[in-house]
Amino acid sequence: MVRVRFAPSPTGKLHLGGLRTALYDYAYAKNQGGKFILRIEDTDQTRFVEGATENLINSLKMMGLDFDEGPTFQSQRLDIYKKYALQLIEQGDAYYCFCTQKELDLARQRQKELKLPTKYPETCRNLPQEEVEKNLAQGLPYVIRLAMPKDKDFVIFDKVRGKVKIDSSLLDDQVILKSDGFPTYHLAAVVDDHLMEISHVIRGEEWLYSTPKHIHLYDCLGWKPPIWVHLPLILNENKAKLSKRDGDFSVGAYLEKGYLPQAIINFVALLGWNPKNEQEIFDLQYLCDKFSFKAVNKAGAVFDERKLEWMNGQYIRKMDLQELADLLKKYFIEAEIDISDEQKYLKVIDVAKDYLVLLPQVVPHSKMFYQELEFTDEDLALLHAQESQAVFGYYLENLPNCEDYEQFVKTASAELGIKGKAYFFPLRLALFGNSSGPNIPILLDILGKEESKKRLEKVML
RNA sequence: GUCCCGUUCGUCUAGUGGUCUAGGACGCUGGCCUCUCACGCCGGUAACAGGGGUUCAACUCCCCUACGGGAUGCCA
Repeated sequence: MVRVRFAPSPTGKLHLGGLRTALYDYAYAKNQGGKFILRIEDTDQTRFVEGATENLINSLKMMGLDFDEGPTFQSQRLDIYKKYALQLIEQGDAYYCFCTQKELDLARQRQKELKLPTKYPETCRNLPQEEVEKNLAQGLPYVIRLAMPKDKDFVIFDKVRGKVKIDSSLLDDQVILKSDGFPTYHLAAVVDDHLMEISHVIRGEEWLYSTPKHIHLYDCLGWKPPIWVHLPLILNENKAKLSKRDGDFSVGAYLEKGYLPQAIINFVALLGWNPKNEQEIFDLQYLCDKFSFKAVNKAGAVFDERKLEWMNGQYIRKMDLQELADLLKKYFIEAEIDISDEQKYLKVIDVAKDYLVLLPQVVPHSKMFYQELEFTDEDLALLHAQESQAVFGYYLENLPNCEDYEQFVKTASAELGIKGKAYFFPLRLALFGNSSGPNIPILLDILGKEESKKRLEKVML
């Protein structure tokens, strides 16, 4: 049974990198008929951000990634981690460490100066039993460290990277239980992944190097390790790991900007994976059907928003008109534009949708259908030209009797003997406020005879 | 510094020893459609990091170098 978990820490909003991990988790689970589980790794009290958990869950929901189990909160399982930490001490696989922060900083600094690898000097690794008990009795603050084996080569079999060897002599005696009684990631993740029967640990590449510590923990506890899957990172334009300093890459921020969830999903899915064919536009279902780790890339992918923009436009144009119209309503309401004429509104959206990259752009692209137009001096010069006035005069006189806009526009041109730009530009300017834009018959159709007449009268001398 | 991972057009990528004069997409660009803009359609631009091997044959396998990234926390 495939069971995968998405395990974010509530230290901020769900960002694109996290979303991609969740997406692959989800896709793999669905592909294999397994379960997608949410676990909140809230073991760092100092970095906890109010509302982050809600944001995480909400963002997943917005993206359509429903989890089958969870959320499980690690902060509510402290006694479990402690139990295993103590068991490890009992077995001699972990030990109490009473080193102070200051001592550790100093040691690290010295190692740096000597250009040595920075790792814990193992001061407390072989503390006599009596001393440990004395310190404990005195109530000295302590952490519990994992005693890494010496001279052991760890081999990680990673689903996307293959075999990775890491020599244990380079590995640190990592803290597994902090002085505040909370576990660190290493202990909590291993314990939970085992207890929750996680079959595949799918996470960012930044974890690859600490995997031996996790493997060792599984060994010590006599558990079977899961299958490891380390995903490539999502990079900024400078090819560094996407971080908060580069801007707001949260899912919420992209939704706010006016990207469609489907477009975000599609785009993010393609950052590090592809269906091995030339199809680039696909939905979540297709991703689930096609997903496999074999098709996941090893190298990090630079996030290029221009392609996301293009994709968003594709989705906007593909969408059902009524659905799109409903979705866009809020932007008109925000702009205090009255769109109560449903029939007109639908026509407006049908025209505007070809111009959109981001949802909110609908307002600047269609407000001229609702608001009184304003003209510059240059506009007025064109509108007041003799030929323009002749066109407007003809329209004012004959439009009321017109039955077919398309035919009317052609006939008018022929009868007036005016064509091309000289004919269309002034008309479009008068009706739409811009010499470029939709076709005149469409404009007439959207505005209707009444409003068209009003607009033409306004520019008549 | 040390260790780990990576390296095909500017970007996302296809490619698993011969089918590669390296394919697709975004971007940029030329054209078509057209009164204009947008959409759409057709075309162009541009890449195997470098050097050694292995092989009849290397983008594909091996080694080295370079470059990039990650880790090196009582953060995840």
